[in-house]
Parts: sequence; C-alpha cells; structure tokens
Amino acid sequence: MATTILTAALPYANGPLHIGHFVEYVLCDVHVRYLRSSGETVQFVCADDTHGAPIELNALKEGVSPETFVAKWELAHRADFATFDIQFDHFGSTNSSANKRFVELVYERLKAAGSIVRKEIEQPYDGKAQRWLSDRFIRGSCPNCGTSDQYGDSCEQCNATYSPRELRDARSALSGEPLTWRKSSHLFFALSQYEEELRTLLAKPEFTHPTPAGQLRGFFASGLADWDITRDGPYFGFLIPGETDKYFYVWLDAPIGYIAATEELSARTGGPGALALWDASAPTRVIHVIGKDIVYFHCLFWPAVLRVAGLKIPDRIQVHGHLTVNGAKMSKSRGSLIEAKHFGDTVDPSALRFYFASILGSGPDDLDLSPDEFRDRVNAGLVNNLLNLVNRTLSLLERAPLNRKLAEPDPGLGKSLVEGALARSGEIAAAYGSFDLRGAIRSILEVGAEANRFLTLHEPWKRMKSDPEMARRVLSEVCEVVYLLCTYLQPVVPRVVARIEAQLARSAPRFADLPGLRYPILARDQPIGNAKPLMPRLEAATVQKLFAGTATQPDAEGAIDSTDPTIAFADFARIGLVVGIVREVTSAVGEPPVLTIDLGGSRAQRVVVDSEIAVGTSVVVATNVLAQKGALPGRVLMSRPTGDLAHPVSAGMSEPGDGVH
RNA sequence: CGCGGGGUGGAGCAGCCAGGUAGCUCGUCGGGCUCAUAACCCGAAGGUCGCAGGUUCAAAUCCUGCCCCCGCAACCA
Repeated sequence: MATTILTAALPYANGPLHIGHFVEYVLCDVHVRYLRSSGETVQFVCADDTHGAPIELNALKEGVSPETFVAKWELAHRADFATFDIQFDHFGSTNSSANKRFVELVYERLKAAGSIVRKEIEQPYDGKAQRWLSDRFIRGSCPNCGTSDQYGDSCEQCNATYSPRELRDARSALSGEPLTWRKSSHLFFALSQYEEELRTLLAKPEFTHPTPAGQLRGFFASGLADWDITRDGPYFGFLIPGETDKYFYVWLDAPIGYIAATEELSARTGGPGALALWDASAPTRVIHVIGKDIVYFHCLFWPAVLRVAGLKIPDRIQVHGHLTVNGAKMSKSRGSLIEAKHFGDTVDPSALRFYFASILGSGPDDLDLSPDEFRDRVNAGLVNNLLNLVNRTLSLLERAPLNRKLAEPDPGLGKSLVEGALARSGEIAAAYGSFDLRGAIRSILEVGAEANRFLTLHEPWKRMKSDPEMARRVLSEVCEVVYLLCTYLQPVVPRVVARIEAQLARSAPRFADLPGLRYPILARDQPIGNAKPLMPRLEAATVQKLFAGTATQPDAEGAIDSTDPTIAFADFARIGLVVGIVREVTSAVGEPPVLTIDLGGSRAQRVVVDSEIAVGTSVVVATNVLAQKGALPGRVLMSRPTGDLAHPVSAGMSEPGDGVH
C-alpha cells in the first residue's frame, strides 16, 4: 500500500508553543492515528523552522549563537508535543545537514530547468545596524491615513497596503535610523512560468478547500510575480552555492524541511529514502496540514517548486482556521495568549484534544476557546456522556454478585444496540478521513447517548438483587458498546482509551477490523478488570486558572457603558493620552471634519470629530485606541478646551507630545 | 469598487450547492431515576433564519441591493 506522508506546519524556533499551535497538531495527530487504525502506512513528520532574520536577531540579543538559540526552543517544543500526545514519527530541524542537501538539490534542479532568474533590486538598508530590512523591520506613518508606527507593508488602522517606499518617515525598527536604499543582486524563482499549472491545480476540489482556493484566485488576477528566494547576510540560513554572502530565504528551505524529515526518518528506520518517496512518479500520498495564514506558500510557491524539481506535488493541502480566545485573536500584547505548557500543567491534555476535536470541521473557519465552552463540551460530552457510561457500567459489573464476569450473548436483548453502534463506524471513519473531527465526535456522542438510554430502560441496578443474571446480561451488552467506543475515541484521546482498555481487560479493535465484526464482538468468557473514574470533571476554578490573565471579551451590547459609574483603574490606565495641537482642519460638505493633529516629534495623526475645532487649539488625544471597523479612519478625541468636558488643556502650559496623567 | 468568510431560538453550530414540515450541543424550566464523576433518562418553553426587494404554487435555501462582523493581502515567520 502506498505510504501517506502527513506533515504539520513547522513551528518557528523563536519562542514557546501556544495552544493555537495545537489546533493543528491535534488535527494531524488524530488523523494519523485514525489512518494507522485503518491499516494505512503513514509517516507523520514535522520539524522546527530555524532560519530567518528574527531568529538571527534574537540570538544576537541573547548573546548566543543561532544554533544554541534554536536548540533551546526545539527542546521546549518537543516537551510540549509529548505533553499533548502528539506522536510524530520524526521531528527534525530545518537546520540539518539533510535539509541543506535537499535545499541545494532542489536549487540545482530549479536552475537546470531555467526557473532561476537574477534581478538587480533595491532594498531598504539600515546603515547603522548594517542590516537589510524586511518590511517587518520598517516602521513609519501610513501614506494613506497618516497613522504612525506602522509596518512597512500595511496599515493596521486603515488597511491600506503599500511598499516601504511610500511609507512616510520610514525608519528602521532596529536602530531608528531613516531608511537608505541599496542595490543587491537577487535570485528569483520564476513563478510566473507556472501560472497556468497552478490555476489548474487550485481548481481541483481535492487539492484544497474552495475557500483558500478562492482567495488565491485574487493573486492570479494581477498576475503572479516571481518569487525572491534570496536574502543578503547577515542571515541565519543556508548559503546559496556560487554566491557571496547570500542565503536562501527561509520560506524556500522550510518546506523542504518536510522532505528532509522523511529522509531522516528513513535513515533511522531503514525506509526507502526521501527521493524515492517524493519522486514525482512515486505512489506516495502527500498531505500538508497548515493554518490559513500560510496558504500562499503551500498552494503557490511550494507546488511550483516541487513540480520544477521533479518532485511529488502534494495531493492535499488541508487548511484549518485560527484559534481565538474569548472571541478575539490571541495576542501576546493583549494577554490572551495561553502557552501550551501552562495548559498542559493545569488540566489533563486529553481535555484539550477532545475539545479541539469536538469543534474542528474540515473547513478553514476559526475556532474559539472560552472557559465556559471548554468546560461544557469536555464535561458534557467526554466525561458525563462517554466516560461516565463506562464507569457506571463497569462499576456495577465488578461488584457482587456479578463479580466482573460477563454473561453469554443475548441477541434478543442487545443485538440491535450493538449493531446500531457498529453501524456508525462508516460515518465516523468517513468523518475522521476527511478531517471532520467535529462530525466524528458528534456521531460518537450519539452512540454513547444510545447506550445510556439502554441502561435507563433496563435498570440493571434494580435487578442486582432480584435477577442478577438479567443485570449481568444488560451490562454485558453495554460492554460491547464500550469496547467499540474505544476504537472510535482512540484517535482523539488515546491516553484515556488506554485506561478504558485496562479496565475492560481487552485491547480495542482497530478501524480496519470493524467491517469484519459481527455481534457479539466481545469474548464473553474473559472477565473485566477493575472500574475506576477515568477523568475528573473540569472544575470552574481550574478552568479559570487556564485563562488567568486573558482578557474576557466584552459582551456584544451594554458591556461598554460610558455611563458606568466605575471602571477598573487598570482599564483607564491602558489608554495612552497625549497632548496635541490642531494643525489643519479639512471638511467636505456632508462629511465630518478631519483634524490633523501634531503630537510632538514627527508624529501626526488624523482624527475625525463631530464638530469643528479651530487650528491651534490644544487637545487631548487617545493614541492607542483603534477605530471601529467600518468607521472613518482616525482615533478618538478625548477632550477639547472649549467643550463641556472636564479638563481643558491650556495652550502654553503643555507641549505637543506631553503625556496626560 | 483589493480578496475571502460569516450574520439561523440566551450561547455555539448544522441545514443553503441539488427550494417544499427549522435540526444539533450547551444553557433555562418541569418531571423521572438514584448504578455512576450532582452524572443518566423523559418532556417543555424559546427562532418573522441580518435588512429590503425580486423569482416561484412554495425561499433559511435561488437572484439583486444594502447594513453589520471577522479574516487574509506574496519581500514577518
């Protein structure tokens, strides 16, 4: 049977993993465990992504070599994977000799195919720091709305996109120096040559979900640009052979890390080797699981590179959404980022696996994690319905007078129950197979509910004395369902299923075995083991600890009430208030006036107000309040001298840029 | 007019492609059970399916316009 290579996106070796990362790892790990249970041969590989400017800079900041720096994070990442039962067949590093070899091989093949072109380009340069600057390291004012302190490529405030050339007052984020521009000779991958092939590929519904595919269509509209695969030193990465102080861009060598990982796995286990597995004509099935943020790299550059290099084009790019916490994007600055380690230290990691599985569909929609949702789904679905079913059944069976012995099959009693549970295997397998974990969990919960109803109907606890053999027969039939539930649940919560198997004193069937099974599926002559609660319910206090420090989302209406007599001082303190002077007022008929306000230094800001204010007036401006989406650009004017607001600012007493306390 | 996704009982979702009794989980209320991790079972309340128009015998579902929310924009990974 053909090997399936399944990859998870490479985590960047620049910091700890957070629970958002684990949406993907759980999705992959569950899928892989399902495939294995179905009898497929799978190589589940991943690696740390170690190259690029941020790592190089952060290592420098810590005074260690990049190698030492990434080694530290690799160790932390591996520990987190172990905590959450993410079982890679191989977890490598892009900074490996195997990867270097494959990057050079791919490069040679691209060159031989005539797909590498050289272009002289001008790049922003920081003369003081002696570094070339990516957009990420450039800050300036948006040429569209004037908002200060924006990145080199787009404005968070008005959503405009532009080039660093257009940015006003563009400066290096490293040294604060103004940008200079220098010429450099860069190698490009001629992506434009493969436009038609990529179009065809993206039109295939099995290649990726229609949503990301549709988004990429926008790129074709303006024509695909060639891809710059060169970075000038200093850079942490692989030197480009035949060039001086030029490195491969991290996004070229990172996905090749998938190939290198399979090579290292082969070397370890005596497999066929990456070139055999990844050859364009190989029967291998390649599936990349990625977040929607890196669709471009995996659906455009990567297939084109593979195609030209004579390697296997992925069969599927499985795209998932991002995790939000309390409805908002996770962010370090907002304090809503939950590190995986913190989570794993606080609750049973199986709970998170189950939670993600219960909300993960096959599409790229975002998922949300909130304390209440998390607790409800885990407690109601996993603990109350499924695990409590196991516990109530086994704990009755183990006690006298039943003494852990099962009854002979009683088809009239339990055959339809067991066959009903067995009949669900098809839809559950199909759901797992299509990455619809949510659908799989839904079906599994129905199996559990059916068995719970069966117990309520037959009330074995009432018959324990009057008719113990009847109680034994009822419970034995439910044991059959429990046995099947082990199979169904094993991909999601392998650790918990192992405990159930121990209590049942049996190993569950594999998915591959299910089609051949007929009632009864359980060997009745073998006694069960000892019953014990399988997993505690999540307590509200425990869950709160997980979210300690994360902001809770204000309710849709009423939560922000400016007439509220008291708000926490901390909330107020977060608003940055600065004195500014109105320099210019423009107003079109029918439009609210727009003020340009001098905030001291080179900072200026445009603000929309509801009434005109004279030029030269001193005002107080909130500098860090984002405008409501869809509203006119600008931030909030907090106070003005002539209005009825509390504290007029006297011109002459304060200078633009002064803080307000 | 940058691209895309979404707006369905209190919360989160399914249904929409192939129009025809609006479904699931949680929550709420009432009842049952008492084996089990206060778990399990039964029942009930609660929705003019974002707004407006159109097509149709019939629209959550198809078409048009509008409003609102979210995400993504290749040289940040």
